[in-house]
Amino acid sequence: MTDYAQLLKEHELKATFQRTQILEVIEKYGHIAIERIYEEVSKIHASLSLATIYKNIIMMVEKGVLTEVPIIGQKSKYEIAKEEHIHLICTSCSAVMDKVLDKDTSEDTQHVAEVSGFSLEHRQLNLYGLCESCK
Amino acid sequence: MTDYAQLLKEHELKATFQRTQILEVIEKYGHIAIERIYEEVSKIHASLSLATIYKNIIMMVEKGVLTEVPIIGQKSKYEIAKEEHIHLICTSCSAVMDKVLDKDTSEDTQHVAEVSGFSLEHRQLNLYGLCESCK
DNA sequence: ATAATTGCAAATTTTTTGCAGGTTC
DNA sequence: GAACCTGCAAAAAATTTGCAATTAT
Repeated sequence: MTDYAQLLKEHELKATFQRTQILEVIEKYGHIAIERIYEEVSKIHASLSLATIYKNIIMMVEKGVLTEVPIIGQKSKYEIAKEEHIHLICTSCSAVMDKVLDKDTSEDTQHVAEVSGFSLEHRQLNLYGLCESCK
Repeated sequence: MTDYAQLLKEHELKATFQRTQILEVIEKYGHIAIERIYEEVSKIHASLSLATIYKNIIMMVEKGVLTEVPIIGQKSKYEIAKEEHIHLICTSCSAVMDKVLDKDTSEDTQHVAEVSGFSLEHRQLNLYGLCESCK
């Protein structure tokens, strides 16, 4: 159980109840879309405004607390920012799973970028298919 | 210059003027967002409706003529469906460049998916950074 | 001739904004 | 107490829908 108040302060954000609850919900589900965060946090804090969710997601992405995960055919999901990893996305049940990116692949992509005269900042690898339980 | 009327028919879609123009514009720009397609095609066909763009993009993605390219912090762009490749995305000027995915990386990702009991359908690798002219 | 497609207008859905009151540090 | 954050209501932006007229095969 991470100390989200602490995490927020480290990123120059005030630790409000809404923010810590948003983070708890994102951690609980791993990857989650805006509307769904709203539904979940509302269960705990009924007067929550959707505008607050939007403002906070934008702010927390800017400050590096969250990462956006854009997905083909869906609205973006958000996750707590963490070490580099890839996503396995089930095209049937929409589940998103994290996997570590192996060193070779990582070096390969770095190489591709360099050869193209590109200074690499961030990698995003999504693998789409059927998860174990859906196939 | 591809024969888009032909391409559409091969995918069970009628070859309307609007559709072929949308495809020409997408090919011209490589990767382009909905609003921008609308602006560009409108120059040629002023009575074009934005609803027509939406309906057609959805239909052409479903039929496999187009591919959606979801991007962090932007609206999705669309490209003509083609052999597998990756995207180099400039975080400064938003340019998107295609690169072939090398065989090793491709095998690596296949392996990661298998190990996780995942049956892989589609890969999507985006590399974000500064392009040659922006850095 | 038939079935599909277009453009329009209206409806929905999603996201952003401004501001008064409340909260955090 | 100063700066920041929230919730609300309204505005703006993005996407979808229904339908009559038109077009492709």
